[in-house]
Amino acid sequence: MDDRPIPEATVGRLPIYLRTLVEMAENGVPTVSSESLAEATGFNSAKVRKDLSHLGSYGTRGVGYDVAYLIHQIRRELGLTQHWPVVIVGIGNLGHALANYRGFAERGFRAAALLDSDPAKVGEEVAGLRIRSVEDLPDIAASNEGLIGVISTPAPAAQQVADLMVRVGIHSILNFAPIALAVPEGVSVRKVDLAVELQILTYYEQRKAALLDVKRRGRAALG
Amino acid sequence: MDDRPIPEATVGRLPIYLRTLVEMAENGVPTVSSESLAEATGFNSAKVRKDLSHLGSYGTRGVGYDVAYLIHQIRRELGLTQHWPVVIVGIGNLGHALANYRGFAERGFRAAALLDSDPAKVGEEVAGLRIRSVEDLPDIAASNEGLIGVISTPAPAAQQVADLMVRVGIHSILNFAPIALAVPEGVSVRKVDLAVELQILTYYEQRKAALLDVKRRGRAALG
DNA sequence: TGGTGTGAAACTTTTCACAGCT
DNA sequence: AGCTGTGAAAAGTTTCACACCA
Repeated sequence: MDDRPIPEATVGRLPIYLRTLVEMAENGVPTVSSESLAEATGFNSAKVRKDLSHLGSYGTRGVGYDVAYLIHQIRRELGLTQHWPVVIVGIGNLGHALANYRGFAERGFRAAALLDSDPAKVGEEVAGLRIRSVEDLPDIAASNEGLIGVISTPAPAAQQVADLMVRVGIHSILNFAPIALAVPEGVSVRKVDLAVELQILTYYEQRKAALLDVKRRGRAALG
Repeated sequence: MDDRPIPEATVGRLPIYLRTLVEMAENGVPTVSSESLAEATGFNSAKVRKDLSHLGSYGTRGVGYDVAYLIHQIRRELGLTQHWPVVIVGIGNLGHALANYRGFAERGFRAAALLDSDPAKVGEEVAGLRIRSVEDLPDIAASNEGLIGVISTPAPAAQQVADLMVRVGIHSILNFAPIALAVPEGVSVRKVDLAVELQILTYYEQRKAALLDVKRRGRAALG
């Protein structure tokens, strides 16, 4: 097995290839070319080939890639041969939605626990799980190897939740709170921020509007 | 005004500077150095300076940047001088959470409408808005210049919702469905996929576990 | 003195283009 | 003939390091 790390950009795309390939497998597609995988994922074929080459040489020239085998290799590379336990902290609107998200189980994860600091919420049942107190986190971490932390609290609480997660030995955190978390070396954090995504869209939306404007002016000047 | 496009990587960070700066302004901080802005955002100071230099030269040597002025410039660049209307299609768990997300209004957006194709849901009230039929989208688009579409439907419905959005003139889409949308040139799509983010985390989590393992073996071999 | 603004260097990622295998 | 795998070129991004200015 090759031990060089896979480029970050490629790691970010492997899950997308995986999902597409799983769908193809369900539809009975036996092999796939870089060209058709590119089409289905929205990337281009050179990128697909380069990405897949980091997994090893699993394609057949003149034919393409064996869908089932590629699925297996990507799963292995991403560590998805096991189901990973996830703890969701902060069961507001978003935490609720996350707990009920069916895609979790389908794609290699299981909710190990739902936690909230609000005593009024503790005991309530969501997605078949009883909400527990944040104070239970040490126990939950102790009994779940490789636990992944998801933070869906309001921003002001997020850093202290992250600190607690780090303290109980969690080294992978998915953060939905709109704040930059400070964590020690060796802990991975990924952030999802809905408003940020929308603001990026408005930048390009505005730019398109400005471009159209310039064109209009140009025509007016000519006419 | 400079008309060269800002690098994509920088555009992706501007919203994060903005949020941090707004918080600083609320705390009465008048000026900020690239070093302290770097600390607060988790980037480094060289990156901060390079990013901000794309907006123009708004810093003062020996002092730093005027917080209020910088906020103004970033808002202008991102097109956040106006509030943008957003239509959310697919009011399941996630759509619900999005509709109730307070950060929207705070950061330049307003829900123009909530739509669902399920007649049983139409009429229901969520976040102070009545859920309407997807068939109302043309009307909504016609009366909201610069409307941004948010897709929170299940994957199988997402492409046809996107097609409809494109048809009614929307050119910015935020997609939560785990599928690559095909859209014509000139339409921007950003995708948020919860399971993808978790799968990226597991890659690194696995890598850390493997590294620890190697170290353990190394010690065992030496001992 | 302290901190910006920026060329230049280093690094990463994407794209090209084609040799070589099936 | 068709499609992978990959060096090499191109493009994009980050980091360095320092001139220059308040």
